[in-house]
Amino acid sequence: MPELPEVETVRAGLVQFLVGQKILSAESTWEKSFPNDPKLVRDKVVEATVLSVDRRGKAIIIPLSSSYSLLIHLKMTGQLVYKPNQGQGFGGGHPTDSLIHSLPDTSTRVIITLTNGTLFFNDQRKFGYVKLEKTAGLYERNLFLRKLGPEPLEENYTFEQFKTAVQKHNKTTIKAAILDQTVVAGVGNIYADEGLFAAKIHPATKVSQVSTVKLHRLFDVLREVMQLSIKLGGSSDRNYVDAKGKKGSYLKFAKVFRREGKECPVCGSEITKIRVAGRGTHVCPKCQKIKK
DNA sequence: CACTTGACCTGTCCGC
DNA sequence: TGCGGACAGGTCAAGT
Repeated sequence: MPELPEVETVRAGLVQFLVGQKILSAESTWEKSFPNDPKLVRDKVVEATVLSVDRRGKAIIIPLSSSYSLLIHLKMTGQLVYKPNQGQGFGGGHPTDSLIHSLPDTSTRVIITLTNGTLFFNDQRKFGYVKLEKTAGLYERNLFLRKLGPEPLEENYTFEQFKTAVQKHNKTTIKAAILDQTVVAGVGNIYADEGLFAAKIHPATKVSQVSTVKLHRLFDVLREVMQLSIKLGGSSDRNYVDAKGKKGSYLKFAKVFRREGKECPVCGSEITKIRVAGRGTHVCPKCQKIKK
């Protein structure tokens, strides 16, 4: 479930550990997790230096000195965890509840060793990937990256942009529209449900039935909710961890997500779980009225 | 073209 | 205790 705030938290952690380090080796135990020509890996990954750690939507991009980049998608269960070598500890010490003490484990798919430590790509369900791509023109060329909509937290992102993009999907539900990565990059199931609750919009409402006022409210709260989550280190539903192998705490603040059967914090009604856009969807039936 | 559904995978949970 | 099946949810391919 890594969504934008989780991926951003991972990125922010990795950037301080990896930049400037040289890669010594890159190996995988599951081919689809690392679908790259071994010769190209030898030529463009081994001996290359990490230049930066970037993010676009839910993807992480690591440009290397070889003019190639690692393009990483965590999908649902991916983790990127950095384990320093003996004597190269994290500033501030190792978190005692960190996953690094048991790495590698059964879900480890890719192992990248660097001069001062090791980067583990873990992925229980094997949906994610670490792909080697040419850096030049990557964002315009890559089939996934090129289709992504705007970054929701960028300063120049406007309501007009959001409105125009959402309303192109007039026939579908508002939840399906905001989950569409071409509309806005980075929203997933957690923040879709939380945002729609905060904006008091039922997720199954057709886009054409959402008023401009409510849409504006949704635009604002989606950004607030993701901003807050980044501050709290992301959500930890199941197996999300940051670059140090630590869980995030945002879910403690979630008002509807995974709270079915519990009380709505606003009106006290029972939160229900339904299916919208093929996903488990959490709603307060009183705060979020259906309008068809 | 817009939209929906199934596939990709594995681990967990629930009912019998 | 074991077992089948539903479910988790990001993205792509195939179907309507």
